[in-house]
Amino acid sequence: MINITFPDASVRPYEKGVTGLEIAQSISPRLAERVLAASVNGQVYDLKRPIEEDASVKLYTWDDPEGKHIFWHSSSHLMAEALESLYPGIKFGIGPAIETGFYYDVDLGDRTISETDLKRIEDKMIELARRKESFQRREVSKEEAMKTYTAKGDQYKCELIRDLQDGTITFYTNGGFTDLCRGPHLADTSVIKAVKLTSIAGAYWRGNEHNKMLTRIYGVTFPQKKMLDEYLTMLEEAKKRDHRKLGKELELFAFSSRVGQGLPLWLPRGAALREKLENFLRQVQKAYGYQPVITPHIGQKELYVTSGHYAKYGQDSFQPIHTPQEGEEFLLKPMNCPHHCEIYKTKPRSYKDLPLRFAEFGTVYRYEQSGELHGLTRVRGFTQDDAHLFVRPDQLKDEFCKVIDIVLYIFKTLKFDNFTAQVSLRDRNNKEKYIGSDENWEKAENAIVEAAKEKGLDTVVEYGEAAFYGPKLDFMVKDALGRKWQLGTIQVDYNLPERFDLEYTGADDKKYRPIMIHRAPFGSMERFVAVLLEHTGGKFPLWLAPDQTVLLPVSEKYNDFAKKVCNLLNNYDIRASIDERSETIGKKIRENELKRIPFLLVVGEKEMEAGTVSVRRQGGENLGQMSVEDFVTFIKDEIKAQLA
RNA sequence: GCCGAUGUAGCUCAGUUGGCCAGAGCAGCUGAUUUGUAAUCAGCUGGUCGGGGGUUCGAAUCCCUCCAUCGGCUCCA
Repeated sequence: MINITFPDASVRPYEKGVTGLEIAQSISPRLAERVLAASVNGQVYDLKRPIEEDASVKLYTWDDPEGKHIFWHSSSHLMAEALESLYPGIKFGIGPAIETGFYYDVDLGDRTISETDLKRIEDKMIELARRKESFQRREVSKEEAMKTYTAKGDQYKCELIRDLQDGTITFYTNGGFTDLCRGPHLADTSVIKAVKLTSIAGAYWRGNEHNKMLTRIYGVTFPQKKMLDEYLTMLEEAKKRDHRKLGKELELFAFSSRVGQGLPLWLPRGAALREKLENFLRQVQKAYGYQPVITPHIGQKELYVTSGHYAKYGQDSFQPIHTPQEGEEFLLKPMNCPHHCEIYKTKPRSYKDLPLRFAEFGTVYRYEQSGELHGLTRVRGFTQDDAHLFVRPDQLKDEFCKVIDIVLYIFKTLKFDNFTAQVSLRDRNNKEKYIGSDENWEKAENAIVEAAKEKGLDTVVEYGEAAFYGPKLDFMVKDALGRKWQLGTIQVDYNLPERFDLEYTGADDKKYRPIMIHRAPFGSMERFVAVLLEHTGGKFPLWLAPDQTVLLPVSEKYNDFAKKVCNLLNNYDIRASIDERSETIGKKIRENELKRIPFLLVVGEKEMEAGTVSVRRQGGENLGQMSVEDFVTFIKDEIKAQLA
């Protein structure tokens, strides 16, 4: 007998070799139907894998992330089985579960597969799932594994096996399909009730662009048909919040192929929104002792050779601009830091001057490969809410913490409560991608980790995500479809001060090197507005809305009264306009609702006589009649509350 | 840049065995209506069917190429 400990700390005895499924059955038949896998001493086990010793056990169902993960991982094997039966001779790369669903990378040889074929594969998957094929685990030797896949002619699996250790290799078989896999898997395929293959894409083998491109098929599966329908509805809803769609509908920004791809045009409403955001940050920065600076959009190539950016990006980026006579070379500014370093150098600095904080809404241009462009989130010309802080070593942590405060304040004000704080460190196996000494990197990385800890931030660490000159603390926020985007970023840099030979004089009259903090709480105005649009669905907070109110005269007879009220509101600094068209009030309401205007003010006979407006909040709530002055107070209070 | 898909009026979309002058709704313009909380009515305007080339008696429709966009990959100072 062995003792099994459950999450509630209760202990029950079972026969040696009992399986997760048997344990579930002993608890309740209903649980046995729902259980997908078991955690045994922290390791996830197949339901039919025997447990040989005392263990603490947790049973996973669809409601656990681990349960979904196994469900989708098994689904990728089911898809592989379907693919192999439909396309004999197909070769397989890897097929993992992802955050939502799974994919499999396959080499179809000379054949191609397109979206019209997906239905056929889905049908095959359902057919195979219904056969209740069990997933059978088998430990194999490295030699046998290699032999199997050499015989099959699958070079991708052979490559994977080469990197594995003998004695740790397992095969899983479902129906006629056997795969090299660590597992774990579902007991059998019958729980997979609904299948949707979502897209086909190319993906380089092992993520390396010099390797062959395989065909990646994405899919998602569910234990109930209803869940798939809900998922598809959710996707439809998310599409409605796509910032590219809303940006067009709300007339915020546009693109023109004549101007060039990835070069956004800000329309009047978008520009108004952006200006509000910029002023908001300017105010915050003023309180934190930042000094605005302005620098040009181009700089001599030498500037970027000094900074190291030219060596890193020069060849694969926009090429230098040449002067016609002298042959001088200038680069479009791809970042503001070198310019700000030169501002630092305009005069000798004392230890008493530090910290210095230079801020600029700096527009930069970067060559992004055409396939990487994406609405406003990935563009070729954009404006960073940039600043560079030049600090003494004893000021570093405190200054870094204050920057975190700014980022958190902004996120809180705009209700971005679902962010991830990511510590982005360098790839320790590829140090040649970065500049500077190990010693400086260590110092910079420690500074970030310590500051994040001091602020009580819940962080995840990612290696290989650092900038080439230093590590970063990045604030990641998801878009409507769950894709992660980096917004705020804070970076500690010991390298540029060295390259630009920045100095200050200490109390002992000796020369010292300042440390630089690069930071951008929004990241870029473009990306921030994009993510804000997707989060709000275009319903911006009152203080940000390009139009805060619109007056809706019941008929043209009241246009003059509306004009008077509108002027009054504008004098109170409230952004108001009038819908003067000869349309029904119903139509005016509908159209201004669609424009996401926070307050609609209906004026007609009653209002004109009483000198009031009838206030309707965006969404339909009727706030009744108010005097114009009362409405002004009301709206100002609401703005104050939003910015508190 | 790579793999796959898409491109018809300002917007959303019809239009394939290749065949009269390419259609609808919304928007816009003109007129009527003077409206009380999510679409008033009528008329009119608007398109080199993404650009270019080819096949054909004939191309929105078939082929080639370029451009842009979408989903991924790679990349992201």
